[in-house]
Amino acid sequence: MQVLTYLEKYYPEQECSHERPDLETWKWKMMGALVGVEARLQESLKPKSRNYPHSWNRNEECLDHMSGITLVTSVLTWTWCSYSRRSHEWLHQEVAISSPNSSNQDSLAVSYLIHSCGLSPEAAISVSKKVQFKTLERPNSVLALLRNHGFTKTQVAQFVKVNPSFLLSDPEKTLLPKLQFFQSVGFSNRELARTLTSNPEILFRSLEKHIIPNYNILKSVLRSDEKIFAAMRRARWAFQTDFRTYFIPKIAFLREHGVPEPCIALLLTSHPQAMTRRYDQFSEAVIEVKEMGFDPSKSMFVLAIHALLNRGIWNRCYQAYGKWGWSKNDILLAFRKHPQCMNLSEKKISEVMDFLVNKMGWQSTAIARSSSGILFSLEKRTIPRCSVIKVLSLKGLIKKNLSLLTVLQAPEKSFLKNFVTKYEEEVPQLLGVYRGTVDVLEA
DNA sequence: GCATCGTTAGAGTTAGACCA
DNA sequence: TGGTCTAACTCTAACGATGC
Repeated sequence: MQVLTYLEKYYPEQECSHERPDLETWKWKMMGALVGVEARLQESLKPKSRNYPHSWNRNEECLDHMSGITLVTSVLTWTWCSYSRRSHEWLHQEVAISSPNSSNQDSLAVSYLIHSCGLSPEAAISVSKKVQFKTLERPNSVLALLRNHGFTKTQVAQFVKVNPSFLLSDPEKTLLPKLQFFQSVGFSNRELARTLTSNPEILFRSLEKHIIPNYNILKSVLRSDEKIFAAMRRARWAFQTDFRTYFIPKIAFLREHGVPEPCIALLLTSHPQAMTRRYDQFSEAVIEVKEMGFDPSKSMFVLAIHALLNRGIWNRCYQAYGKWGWSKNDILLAFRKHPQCMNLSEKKISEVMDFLVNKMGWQSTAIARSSSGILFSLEKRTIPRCSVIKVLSLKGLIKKNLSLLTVLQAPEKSFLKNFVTKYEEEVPQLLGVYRGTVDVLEA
């Protein structure tokens, strides 16, 4: 069925002309039509006879209305995506009827999420399953509030995508006081929008019980506003807890064990989830890290606490390195060199070790001494750089016992200067090897 | 229905100090 | 000057439970 045929037959009051309409007018006419279509469908779905409850399957009018919903929904989405670059001729095209299951509610939500919130059609369909609008009054008020507080179109879309139920909040009672608090402590509109877009769930917390006390504790430890902004942006989960219960006793415990304020601040801003663990787990980890030989005055100490608290991952990493011949001492050495090496997936460890040991010929246990090298991206960093080193080594241009970190740790510019540009006369294809366009054996 | 609470997992990059 | 190592920093992703 064609869209125009359907609308003219059942909804002539929408005045669907063949002229190109104004986008906004057309959008609302289509949405209005959609509301009417569902009512007609419901009516036509009623069984004509108690003896034949499925008789609607043979009801042509019913099928027309089901087609109508699909068609009008398609029109709405299509209008948004293509209106500006195509003519009105599409109205006469055949549109496939995919399924009779589309509902008026879903279509309205998808349309609203696309048009008013700026979501992509794919994101809107996904998000529409999590939120239902009875009216658009409240979502409109919420969006207006965000825009009045400096949220850009992209930030609004991001905000809604992560927390669609936010659109149903009471803007005056629930949201405005929180926004006003952040402004009162010095957040600019730009900083506020950026921070809340990264961590929208802050706005779901109680102003009196959570936001104000937590802010005050953060302020007392971090001191600078920039660090507070950064902490709030990155620690979306941790800031959903009550700092008075979770943070204060642990901060005191760290101070008792000689951890300086900058390191406590680092733990708060980098790995605040560590502070949300049970007090007994946390204190045990602190003592264990100390017994391993970490210096409490160094930042490595708090990174080790973070790694050790994820005991499940730590154990998996232990097993994974063990498969590559690492002894307990090797593993502890690697952990002391870079605690984050015990916070990786088995897949990551396996892939990196396989490449370095089997393809590059590094000794497995030697890698333990340069454990931070394991953390780099295999595709983006390790393979390109090691390929260059392999070529230079095969040609005898560099010594064969280079440290893994010499190869991987150097900044991009330094590596290119020392290992690519320096040898471009002897090996012109070296840049191609680095970029992956030339095979190691062809260079 | 809406507001709030509670909970982890994973991946990556770079600057700069120090030393031979 | 190059190699080695330490330290610091950045980023992404959801959902079930509970209370009012």
